Amino acid sequence: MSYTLDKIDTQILAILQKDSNRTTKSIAKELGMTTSPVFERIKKLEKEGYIKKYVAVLDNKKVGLKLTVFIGITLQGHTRSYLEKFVTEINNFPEIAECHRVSGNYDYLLKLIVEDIQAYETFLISKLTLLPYLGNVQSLITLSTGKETNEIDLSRV
Amino acid sequence: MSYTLDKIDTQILAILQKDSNRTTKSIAKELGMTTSPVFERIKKLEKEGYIKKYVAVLDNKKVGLKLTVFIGITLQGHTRSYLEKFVTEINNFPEIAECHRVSGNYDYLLKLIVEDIQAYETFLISKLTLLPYLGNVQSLITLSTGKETNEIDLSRV
DNA sequence: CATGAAAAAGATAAGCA
DNA sequence: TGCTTATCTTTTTCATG
Repeated sequence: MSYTLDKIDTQILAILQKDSNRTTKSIAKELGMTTSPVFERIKKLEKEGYIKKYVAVLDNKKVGLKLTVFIGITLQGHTRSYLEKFVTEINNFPEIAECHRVSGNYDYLLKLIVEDIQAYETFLISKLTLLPYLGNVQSLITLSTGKETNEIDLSRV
Repeated sequence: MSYTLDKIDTQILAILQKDSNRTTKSIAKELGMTTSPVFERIKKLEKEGYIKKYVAVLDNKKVGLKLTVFIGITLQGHTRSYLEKFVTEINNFPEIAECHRVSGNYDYLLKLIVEDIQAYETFLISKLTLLPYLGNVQSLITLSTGKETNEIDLSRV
């Protein structure tokens, strides 16, 4: 099913996850090849799903979204239908960037990005706390962020 | 200092954060304009820092990184030099995707992406727990992920 | 913001190791 | 099969009105 990545493939992925505007020519030069094989490998990586998409990374704060909050949630029931319904509702909120089911102190960990504390409170009151079967809710307000990347470590794959 | 985004700018940002391979031509068509104003706006958005970069989004699991863990950490001291040293060390670990200083139950919340539980344990033993002034460490192992995006909600900016 | 031309990049094809 | 070289097409980029 899944085609195996060689060294060159991972090098290409490492380059593109840092900067997808790099031309095939410049990548080829860096890897000591010509453009065609690089081009074909990239197409293959896209087709096989190793590359999911290409996106512009925006500056949250510049566009007015200055607050990141992580929210740890426990539910009052754990039946399958509860969980599915909860996830569906959560995913529909545009403020929610991530929703993970976790083991440990919480059932779910959410990452939310909003304008400010006011907007967060509005979200809590008018959206989150209206969900049924909601148990405990703990907020971790981000004070500052030292690192925040989508790049994944390809050095060992 | 900061130039104000109009409706068209935010539309362009919304399009590019979903798919940065869209041509200016196709964006122009969607917005009912010609290519040059769209082109100029994009350049401006890049120059002003609204667009930080363009990246390829990879499929973590396909490249062999199947486990995401959030780690809540408290430190044993809160002096400024402690915090700075801690953040510097953490940021150098390639397994760490995010490092946030938070208020609430923890001092720091980390997001880590690794191969599997073994790799996570190795990280804990050979890297994280070697840091001095480390207090309590709580792991939230991701069981499944309902939503995980970098797209931010531009509907209200 | 429109037009249009030059430069660059993307994409494809024929042939070689 | 995977690379090279060469060619063609599309997009980007920019000057001018």
